[in-house]
Amino acid sequence: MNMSRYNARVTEPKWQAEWEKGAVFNAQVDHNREKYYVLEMFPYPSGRIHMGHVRNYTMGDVVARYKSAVGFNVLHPMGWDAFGMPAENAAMEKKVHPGDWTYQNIADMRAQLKPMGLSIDWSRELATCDPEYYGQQQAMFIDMLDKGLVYRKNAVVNWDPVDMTVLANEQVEAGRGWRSGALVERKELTQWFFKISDYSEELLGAIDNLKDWPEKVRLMQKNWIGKSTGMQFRFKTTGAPAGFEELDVYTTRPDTLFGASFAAISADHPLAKALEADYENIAAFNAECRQMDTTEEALETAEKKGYDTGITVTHPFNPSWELPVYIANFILMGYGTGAIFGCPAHDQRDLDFARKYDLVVTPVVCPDDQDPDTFTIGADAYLGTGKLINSRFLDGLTIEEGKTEVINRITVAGMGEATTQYRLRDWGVSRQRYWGCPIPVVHCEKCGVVPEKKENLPIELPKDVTFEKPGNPLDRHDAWRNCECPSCGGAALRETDTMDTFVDSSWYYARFTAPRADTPTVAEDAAYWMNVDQYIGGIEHAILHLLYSRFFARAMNITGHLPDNAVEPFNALFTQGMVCHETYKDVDGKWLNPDEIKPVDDGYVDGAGRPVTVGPSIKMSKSKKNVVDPEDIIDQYGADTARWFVMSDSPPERDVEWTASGAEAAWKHLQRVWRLTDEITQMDDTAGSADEALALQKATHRAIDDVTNGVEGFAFNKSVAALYQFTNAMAKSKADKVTKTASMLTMAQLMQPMTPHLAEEIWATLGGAGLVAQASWPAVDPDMLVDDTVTMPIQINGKRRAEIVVSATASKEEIEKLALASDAVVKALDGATPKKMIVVPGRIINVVI
RNA sequence: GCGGGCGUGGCGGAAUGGUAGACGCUGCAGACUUAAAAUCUGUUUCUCGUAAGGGAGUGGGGGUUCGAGUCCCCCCGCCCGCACCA
Repeated sequence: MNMSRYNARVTEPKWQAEWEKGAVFNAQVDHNREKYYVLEMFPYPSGRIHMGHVRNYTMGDVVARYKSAVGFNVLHPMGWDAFGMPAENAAMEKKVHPGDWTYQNIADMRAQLKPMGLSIDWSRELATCDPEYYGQQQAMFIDMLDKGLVYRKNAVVNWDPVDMTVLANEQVEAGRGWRSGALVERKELTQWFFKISDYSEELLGAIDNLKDWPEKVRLMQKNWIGKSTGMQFRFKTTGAPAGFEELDVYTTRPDTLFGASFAAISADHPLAKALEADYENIAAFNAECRQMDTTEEALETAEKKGYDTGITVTHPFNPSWELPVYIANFILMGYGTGAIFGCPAHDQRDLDFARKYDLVVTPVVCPDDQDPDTFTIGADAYLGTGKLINSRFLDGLTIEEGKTEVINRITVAGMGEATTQYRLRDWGVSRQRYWGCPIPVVHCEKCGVVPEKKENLPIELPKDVTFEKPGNPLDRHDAWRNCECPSCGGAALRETDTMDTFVDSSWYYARFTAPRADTPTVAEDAAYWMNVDQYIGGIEHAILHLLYSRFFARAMNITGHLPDNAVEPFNALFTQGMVCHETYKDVDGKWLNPDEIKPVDDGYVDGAGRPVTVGPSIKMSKSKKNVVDPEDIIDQYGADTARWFVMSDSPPERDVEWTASGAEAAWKHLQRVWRLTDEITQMDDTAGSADEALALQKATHRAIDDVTNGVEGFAFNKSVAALYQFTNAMAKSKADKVTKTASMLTMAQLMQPMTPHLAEEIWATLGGAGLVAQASWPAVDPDMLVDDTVTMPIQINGKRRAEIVVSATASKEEIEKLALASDAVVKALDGATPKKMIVVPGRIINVVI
């Protein structure tokens, strides 16, 4: 027989050209069809795609192709998150303009992505560094300014005095700038902020409606917003400097007020700062607190430390009760009022602190199963429920009743009130950098801070900049900075801050609905395409990107750029796992790339034949060298193999381990499917039997059902398993040519979302009409899923002992009779009658003896 | 410390409370071949047994149930996130 071999290198580009020729994936508004918007988090154009991209985009592609096949009008776009620091770093290191570097990277990555055969509407491609894109972002900034969603205030930044630049937290290493090594200073700058905190309650409440988001992400967002309800009240102080006659504290446990034994303030509290001037020891202690490493590990081991200021405060319900005021290292200025009262019995940190400084520990909540007269606190604070004790007028109340009572009395006395706190703070968007979207405002001596006129947008970044000198090139570009005041026409200066790149990614999903429009969005397109029906990306964006996007969609609604129903832009979210690989080290402990090693009998050796140590499988990363380049895999096996592999085995939300043998197996499988197709074309028309035909048809419908369920349930690994099973059935089948051809055409349809090129080739070879990419999804015939007979296991006392074959339509009684007559049951019963019989038709028979 | 998740063969992983280990990898045996590769067939949880067949088994311990990987309680281990958040 003349066997043709499937050559992905030839076939894949052929079908990609066909799709492009037919503009198969270009999306157009069609009000007669229901839309479906699939979006994967767009990539940063680093210049190389990696396996994580392959997995992410293949998942999105499977969904897009499947939804299209079942009749939706699908939008599946791609773009580039193209602003950001790496381009400036490259500019400094390689003397290349950030724009040139970025656009070259985009070209390189697009060239690597296209061979994957993704069903992307490339006509909608955008990059956030295109003036066409960021100009619209500037227009929205101006609209947001107009609606009071943007404001300026002073904020502290990490300042590198050598590089003359602001550093992100991750660029500060052990208190020094990562590039210059200079000691980082805390510097106050006037910066731009979005009023996201006004939406704390709204963003929190709406999380409950995000039913198709992972529970984990919803929880992380809730915690980030960090709502707490409590009470804020004022202590009267004794011995404090002028201006500090009162101390404002916040508590979530007003009920424990009678268990208070001290008050504590943050080292950054104004009172602590005021004391610094007069007391050297306090200045030293505060300095120590501020230096404290805030990493988790350090905090865990950090000892609770305090400094007794000598100041006291008066208990609000007992004028003769004085509490000492400490400066404590575990109080943060950024939350609440930066001051607390400590109730050691019911807060672990306060307890640790009290034990260290020998402060009173009075329990005020007694668990219901304990005697109030003997209940004491040992090493652990009591955080549970119970009745209040040792609390005068609160005694006997529950915690909730106590809170209400204390808040009432404090409020009546005019000492404080119930308050709600959120952890979420306003979003600072100013960046003192070049490669970002310029903030479109002008500073005029006469008019102040004035928004640029919209007709002057986009405010483009000047091209002629250098990075040889430290600092922001925009600051020293006089020709760009000097401008006309949009208000009075006089001489003015441009704002040189650019926007945080999270702003760029907070609305690109909306821009994709009308990427070339000369307004940020177009009402008709946004109304039709929004929301994103399925968003797919990494868990690392669980908080910031998704929260900012949710806020921005609301801001766009307020400024008229998105309809009311698009304030929650992502209907469903899926967070995929990472691609991992084993790690390898040579005898010197140097990391080795997988292609630098070769297998031997008991492990691997390196190029010089020296043994290689195999380490655990962890996320592919350049630093560990455990990377497999998608381009190499596509060159060697083709895109379908890479796509098939990343969809197989592991559930999408979990990490997948890339193995050479797994990739090889994926390739072999696709070759096998092709071989089976080829065999069908060469079959004799008269071969095969009717029985075999029916069995294959049943296997086909079983496969349709299983693959569909897998894709619908985001369990692509199960779809892959079902296709393996179907292939095995196909290989073994002795059905006639017509039946086999029909089944193989169905196979092509079912494989199409995952291996689109091979699917097209099979489809074309066997005479399918048009492109399989445009064929509708095969319908399952429920009758074909039912067998005439069914094998049922028989359990005796819950242990499987035998099985019988019964008619699928047999009644409970009939099955029971057959079971009782079976050898195993007769033998086990030995003439006795069973105590109980459980018969679940089609499932199980359990005989209890 | 707090919060979340996970624990099933040599490995990745399947399993509406109903035959644990689908499917894939690996290993082993065989067919084809002068040989190899490729392909095909069989086999592969452990254990006792020549076999027929039996026993054990889803991190550990208890419980609910006719029946538990799945539900409940306690414990152990691993992974992820975080903000000592009052």
